[in-house]
Amino acid sequence: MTRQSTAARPAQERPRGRPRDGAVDEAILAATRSILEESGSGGFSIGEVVARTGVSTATIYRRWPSASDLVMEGIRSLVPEAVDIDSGSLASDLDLFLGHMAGSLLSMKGLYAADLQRRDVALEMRREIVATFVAPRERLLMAILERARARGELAALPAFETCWDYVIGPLHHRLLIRGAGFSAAAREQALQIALAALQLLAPPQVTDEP
Amino acid sequence: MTRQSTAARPAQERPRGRPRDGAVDEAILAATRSILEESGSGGFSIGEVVARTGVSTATIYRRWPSASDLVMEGIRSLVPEAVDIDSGSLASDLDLFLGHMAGSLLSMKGLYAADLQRRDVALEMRREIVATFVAPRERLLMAILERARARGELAALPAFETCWDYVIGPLHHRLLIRGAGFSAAAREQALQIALAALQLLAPPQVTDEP
DNA sequence: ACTTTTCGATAATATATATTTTCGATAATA
DNA sequence: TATTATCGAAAATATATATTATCGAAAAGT
Repeated sequence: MTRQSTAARPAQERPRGRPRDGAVDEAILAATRSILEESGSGGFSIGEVVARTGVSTATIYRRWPSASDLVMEGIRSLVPEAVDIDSGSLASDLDLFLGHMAGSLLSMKGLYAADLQRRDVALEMRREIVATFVAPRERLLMAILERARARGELAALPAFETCWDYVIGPLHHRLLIRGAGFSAAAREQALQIALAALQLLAPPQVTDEP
Repeated sequence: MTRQSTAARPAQERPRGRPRDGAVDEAILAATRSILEESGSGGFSIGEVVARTGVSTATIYRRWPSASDLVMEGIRSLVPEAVDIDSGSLASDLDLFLGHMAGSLLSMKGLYAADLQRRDVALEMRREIVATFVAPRERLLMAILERARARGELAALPAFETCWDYVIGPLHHRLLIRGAGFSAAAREQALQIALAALQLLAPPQVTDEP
């Protein structure tokens, strides 16, 4: 169970006692989100949520069975929705993709940078990030590349993982490791280089042997 | 103080009692290194060192004043020596640089991937990694680029931070985030793309505004 | 009014870890 | 042999955190 519910009965029947304050749920979740955004799950603790909200520990445990359940729901509510990109050309698709990824990475900075690669972070947590963030965006980029291939903008469909390295790698490094912003000029530069890399990657010369 | 020494007197004068077993120092440091390589400082604990070496906590604290001092020395002894690269052409310099960086990143996997970007990791620790690993290699790449510029292989000297994003970003992503290896084919591909990126980056169109 | 459930405050319990200390055994010197 | 410093084992202490439980006040329904 991830979230504790007051009532399993129909919504119209109001439960007996004092009703829960919905604002409290939101405050707890908002604090969780901002902690995760800033420092990832390493910065999270129930005490930190208490300090940021003024809520008591009992109030938190009445709603979530454990700290990690709260973190998990925080991740789900922090990860931005995936978008659908199909603008007609590889260059503009890729530009939109870079813009979307930059915004997403920045909005979940601590989470992505700190948690995704650590063994000591609960496997379940990394799975959640991969399932809700990474995987959908991989599918998005793959679809963009396939359409470009169909249009003849790419000679062949390059090995996907490698594309991801060259499209997301520099962005990840710029935004999350160096902590630089993503100006219009930087975005244009990233686009040109990504396009050049994709041309060099098609047809695929390399298959992965890890 | 980072390391506790038995004697401040000349080496020929042997101290009174039972001498320290040098192998014990090495075993502690080796365990520390392998923990840092695997999981970064997040995976480190005195208890883990005890478990891996059979040494007692007292023995560790007799040599290092605190756990973090031991970690710090572990970092210093884990980071590989910087090399000097000057082979006469941008392409072969860059190829050697990529090879060197790939080896270095892999040999300090957990450390670089997990620790460098986390706020909750002691600032001192990140400073140590930057000072001993990142900064010397940045200087190395900058020197390579300057010589290429002097030879006329680059039209201008591009903004350095941006070069670093496009040269190291994909490598970092491939090796540390995806966990893939660095085959000869992947290295050749990385070289071609890095060269293309550098040409697109010169002259610098973008200055950094973080 | 009476009951039920939430609320914040606070204490109690448990676990993980760092750090310190004590102990008896060991390996050196004097 | 007497002294000194090291060794591993183990216990003691301290801190941070998660989790549970208790309390009285508050907000609903009956």
